[in-house]
Amino acid sequence: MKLLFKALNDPTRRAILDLLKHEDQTAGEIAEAFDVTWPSISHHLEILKRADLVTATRNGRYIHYALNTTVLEEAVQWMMALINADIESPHDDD
Amino acid sequence: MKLLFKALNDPTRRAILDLLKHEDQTAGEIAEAFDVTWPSISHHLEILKRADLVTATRNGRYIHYALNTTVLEEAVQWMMALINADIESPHDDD
DNA sequence: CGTACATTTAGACGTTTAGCTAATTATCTA
DNA sequence: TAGATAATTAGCTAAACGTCTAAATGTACG
Repeated sequence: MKLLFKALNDPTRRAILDLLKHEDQTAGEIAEAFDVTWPSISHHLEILKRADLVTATRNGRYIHYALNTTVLEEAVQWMMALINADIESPHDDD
Repeated sequence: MKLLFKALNDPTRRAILDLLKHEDQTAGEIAEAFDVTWPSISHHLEILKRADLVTATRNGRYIHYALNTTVLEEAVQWMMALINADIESPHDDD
């Protein structure tokens, strides 16, 4: 969870995930979609990779990045536990 | 989403949310549950408050903190969109 | 083999962050 | 109103972060 939330705590990285939602992209395609340098994107991709949010596979000269959502499910479950506990005992107001 | 993910990107703050899952707590109760100083916890609570993850209500000398999950639902939805898009078109592997 | 292309690594720089101690504010009660 | 208690604010420091430029790596192809 530590690496996951760290990875999600950046607008560019969240946008990269959105970009990979429907189609895998090469590092270059991702880099061109943003207004930062390639090395910056490369660094973001490294952080996403460490958090297991994306996978990278080399294909000749290109490296294709793909979304990996398994670790996201864990985060959703943690949040749902907070939400559900709250619904079950909705403060002492009533 | 910016403030939300920022708030979630800290183990102590996530633990505070877990602590508030079933029962509201005063700032003091929260502070005593952790091995950091009161000012540090106060700072964490401020960040959680800004992210709208908790609400604070003064009751005499005490300030009671309660979980607010509405903003969490938004994050869950964003993650579910990523997960579902991935299920619908699960890479080009097949 | 050497050049071009895709991407990453290295190193520097300014900003943000989490933690601390000390001081301050707010509230209750004797 | 003075003192005690609950909690925050202020100011500091060390570490982590995001971004940049420059250099390096890996791969393809004439």
